[in-house]
Amino acid sequence: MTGWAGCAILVGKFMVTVRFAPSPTGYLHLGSARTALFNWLYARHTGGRFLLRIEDTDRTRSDPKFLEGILRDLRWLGIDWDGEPVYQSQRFALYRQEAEKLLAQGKAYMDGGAILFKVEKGRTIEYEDIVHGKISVATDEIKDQVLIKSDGSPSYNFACVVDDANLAITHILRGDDHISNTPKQILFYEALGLAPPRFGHMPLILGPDGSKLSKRHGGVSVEEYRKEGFLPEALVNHLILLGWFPGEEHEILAPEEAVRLFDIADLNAVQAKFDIQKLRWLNAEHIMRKKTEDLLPLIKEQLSAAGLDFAGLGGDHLLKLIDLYKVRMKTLREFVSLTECFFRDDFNVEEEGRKKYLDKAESKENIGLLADRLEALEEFTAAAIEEACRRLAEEKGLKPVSLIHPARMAVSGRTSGAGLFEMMELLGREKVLTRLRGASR
RNA sequence: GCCCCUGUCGUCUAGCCAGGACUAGGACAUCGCCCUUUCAAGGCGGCAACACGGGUUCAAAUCCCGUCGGGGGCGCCA
Repeated sequence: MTGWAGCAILVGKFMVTVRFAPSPTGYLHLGSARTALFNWLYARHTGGRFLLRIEDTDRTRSDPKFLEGILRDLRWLGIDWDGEPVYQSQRFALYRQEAEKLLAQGKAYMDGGAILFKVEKGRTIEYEDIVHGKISVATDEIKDQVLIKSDGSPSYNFACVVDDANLAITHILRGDDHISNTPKQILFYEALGLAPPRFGHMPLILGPDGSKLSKRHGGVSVEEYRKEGFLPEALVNHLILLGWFPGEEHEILAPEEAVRLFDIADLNAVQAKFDIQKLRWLNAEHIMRKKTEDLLPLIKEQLSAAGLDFAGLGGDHLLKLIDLYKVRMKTLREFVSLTECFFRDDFNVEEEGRKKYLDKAESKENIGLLADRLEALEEFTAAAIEEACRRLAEEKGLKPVSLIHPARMAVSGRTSGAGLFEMMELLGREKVLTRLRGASR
């Protein structure tokens, strides 16, 4: 044992130590993200440690590129880890050493160059699962287990046990898909003379149709949701709600609140379906709650990704625009289509709205009259525009809406959106007049 | 096939462990109303569930058994 690991064991006696152990063979999946999240919440809630272990024993499938992506996505989610990650690929000697101990004790045997663990039949392995309660399995169901493969690399279950013990892990929270690995691992702890940690198996996330969450259900990687314009706090919030209930007053949670309220004992035992609708709602709620200046860089990313030029707009201008639309978007990406008319003159025009509000001669005439009034305005502010608009309506004996609706169409190409007068102020007199005049002809 | 986990509104769930206060509560979605220049946001209201069948009990969503359904596992993958 190294000095560091010895120290870890000491600390482990007093402190919760959990880990997330991704395998760098792909992107960070929503299910893995949730596993990482709950481990992290537990560590932060208890003041314990959250470690990262990279399970890169399969050298042909592992790729540093995947690892980079996983670490980036974890950081994006706000999940930070303690110390440096541990790489299993660098610890083969340790696994072999432990396996040879078992070999020497007659608990394991050689077979075709591999070291196999002998499973004693006729026993029942029982343990108290944190989320499921008592789970028991007959050893008759378990065949002899590979410890070290013939190529010298450790098997998943064995490396896992050696490392969890070595890192002094106190609680293992992982997906239900590991339930059947646990009795095997308990057998290893026993054979090595080690006390097993506490285990908790969380139900897997399912797709909307109840089958395994997969690509055909849409996004399954954290990265896709990031690009789509979801806030990390919203994704975290939804992942949390899929398996843990913070209480009716606490459905919309900031990560700090989640850390404060989280209790491992409340983890749900039932598999949940991923609900994109609820995620979208949560995202909208988190966007509304976020300070506009904090939204600014994120919105800029979306605009750049859409190839829109916002350099001409003053920073203040963009802030006002975000203010106008932050209660209207479900994702950051939606901002782009919602505000198209602010960034280009050849914006899309809704066909229905055109027929209803722009094609009529009366509308054209009214739009023209409104343009005249706005041109004469001293100050081009929302308040002044509104006053002019309402006065014109009154003088003409019209309802204000018969002016407002066509004007909104002329100016934005949409029947929905922010308040017309605020939009006009932000657009500026020149563009507003051009568009109104264009529609009045 | 064998083993393991799991079943409350369409979805996420509260209630279950310690049976009665449950006419089963909340949230998302949906529908309607209010507010309103539209759309959102916000407010108010509607629809909607204890998988099924047996027990135990004065009393079952809650305890027990079975059936059915869903998921996972049974690799020298992780």
